[in-house]
Amino acid sequence: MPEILEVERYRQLAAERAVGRRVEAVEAPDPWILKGGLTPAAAADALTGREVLDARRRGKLLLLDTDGPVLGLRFGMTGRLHVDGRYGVERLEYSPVVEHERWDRFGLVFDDGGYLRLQDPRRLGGVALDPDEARLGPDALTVTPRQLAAALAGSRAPLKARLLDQAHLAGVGNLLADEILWRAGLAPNRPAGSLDPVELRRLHRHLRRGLVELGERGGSHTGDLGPHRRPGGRCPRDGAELVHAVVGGRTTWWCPIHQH
DNA sequence: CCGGATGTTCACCT
DNA sequence: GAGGTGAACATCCG
Repeated sequence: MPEILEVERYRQLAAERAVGRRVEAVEAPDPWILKGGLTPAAAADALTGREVLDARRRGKLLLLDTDGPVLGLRFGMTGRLHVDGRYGVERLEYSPVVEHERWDRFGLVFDDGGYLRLQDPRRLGGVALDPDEARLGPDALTVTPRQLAAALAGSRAPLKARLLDQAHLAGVGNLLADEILWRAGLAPNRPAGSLDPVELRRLHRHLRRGLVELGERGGSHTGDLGPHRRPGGRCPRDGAELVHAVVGGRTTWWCPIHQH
């Protein structure tokens, strides 16, 4: 599933191959994927003839700047970006391996004959024009200690729920949240606002380091905890049997010994 | 064959 | 307003 690390790979692909190219046509065979009242005709009107100027990202939202509107792409659980047959991520967890054209939900055709497409089997992704970027919190890859402290301050929600709340911190998904909390030795059901300065600092360090490390390994599914998130799984650090519960609406696994 | 899992967003409820 | 719950999506797995 695309979390922040996968979307960053998509951004890099778009920056390398889409920026500088001009849109000749818009493919929108699936109106469901268009959000914010956007229609296939309106999308075509707004984007045809436009040049892609930059590829940005905030959390899991990919933003393509043009000399017209900003094109916002969300990938849900199973969305992938492909440009001229190249994929930002080759293999996606929980997504079918076999590819079908019918999963191409949206695309830009460039005037040189190439294309950029959003492929999304489960249709959990979305396409919008000029998405409201201000609704997202600071990006998890670049968040400062001060920003992280502000994101958690005063909240009585479970720590993990707050980390997953894109309005307060943009980019962390379920698997990354479990991995980071495991690394930081913090229990997912701690009230978010209850962390002391030492714990906040530790969480920030593991968030930043963990994202970089998993990015280098290849993505969100390469965490150390991942293989043990199953019944009977044991903590790879101290061997204790992991416990699980629904926290923040998501299946959550953690170590009862070293996460407090 | 069917229920549950899978991640995210959004509408709705307390 | 904050936080929790369930629906929606399509596919896979046990």
